[in-house]
Amino acid sequence: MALGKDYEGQSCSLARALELLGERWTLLIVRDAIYGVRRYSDFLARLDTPRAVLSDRLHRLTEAGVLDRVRYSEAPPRDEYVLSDSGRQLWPIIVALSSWADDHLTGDGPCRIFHHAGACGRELDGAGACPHCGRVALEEIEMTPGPGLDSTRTDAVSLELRAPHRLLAPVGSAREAEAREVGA
Amino acid sequence: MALGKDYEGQSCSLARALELLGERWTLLIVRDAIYGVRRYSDFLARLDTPRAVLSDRLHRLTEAGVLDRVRYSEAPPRDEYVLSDSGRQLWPIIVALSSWADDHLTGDGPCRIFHHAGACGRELDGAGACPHCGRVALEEIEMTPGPGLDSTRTDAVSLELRAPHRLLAPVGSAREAEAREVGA
DNA sequence: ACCCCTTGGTTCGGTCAATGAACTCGCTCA
DNA sequence: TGAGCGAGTTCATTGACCGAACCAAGGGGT
Repeated sequence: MALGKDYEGQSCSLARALELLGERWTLLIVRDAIYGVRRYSDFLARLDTPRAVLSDRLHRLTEAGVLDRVRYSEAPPRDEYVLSDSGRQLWPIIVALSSWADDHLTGDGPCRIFHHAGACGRELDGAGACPHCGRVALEEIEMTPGPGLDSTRTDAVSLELRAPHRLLAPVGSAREAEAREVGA
Repeated sequence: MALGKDYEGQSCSLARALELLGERWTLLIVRDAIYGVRRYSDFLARLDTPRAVLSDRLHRLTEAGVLDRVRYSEAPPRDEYVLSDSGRQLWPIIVALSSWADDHLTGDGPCRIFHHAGACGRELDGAGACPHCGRVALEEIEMTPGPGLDSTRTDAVSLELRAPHRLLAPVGSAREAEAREVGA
């Protein structure tokens, strides 16, 4: 959308939420952060957003406490953006929106399927909860591609996310860095 | 926001949902529809949206099946927009967003409080469900003003919604029309 | 010492949606 | 005959987004 981004006069919690989350790209950034994307360049590869917009959204989300900016290298100084606790609590909203779209907008079915990993293994419901265990930590959720997922995207991060993957587990350059560290 | 409204290349249910619901004003329109607003002029009174944008959003929501356009007068020809079944299913999402904002963005507390009306009377949880009875029909939900509701808005519809009110029960001109009919 | 690469941005001209004020249309009521 | 209402449409202006180019701090190689 092209928006004057405020909803002045709408004294409503919903309006406050939308002033932050309703901006273009913002919820897709949060979605990717939940999938484990952490770095500017990785977000950039997965979302075709202008650099300036991505930069602005990451800053705004950080300011609002949805993402935490974490230094992962001192020289050169580099930060990554990891999901905070408040950001994790957006998970049910993101799932609910996706599953509403699956139910009510035409498409080829869900793009992603989520299971409670480990012993339970059940598929999660439309609110992102396990029908057997209830609320589940993001780290215990395994994501697999669904029938609606198209494969037009060829960037490394999207390819990586086409394999089964635990939520929040780092992908892209952040994962590579971690792998190097473990290998050393 | 000012958005190019598509998210091309984001083969994701979430992106599909946002192409419709992520446009400026759209979710606030759905919220008001849930509160019982039905007519162009009533939406206009409550949201400070340009008439052209309101018109566009109502049409898009109708096209997507979230609202149904219902003729309430043949001469002059007049329609009102009532929430469809698919629109009702956006209720949990709207509550979840609002309560996330209440928990994580600064504010004066919730603007609206929702109870399961009738015998139960319990306050609804952050997903819009009754902790005792589970899922509740919108008609059985009573909305009362909360501490965070400011009173700057003075249009008739907002004033009406400052009193306890059942969801979906018509407000504004639609309610007046109904009252006249019953009175006749 | 020099050059190039990577990461994470910023700058800038152009476009496209939102804004808000004015206007239209069909109809009713006095 | 004319004022008024509901539900829009039209149109000039503003401002967010777009995308391509540019910048900077630090490697790494030779």
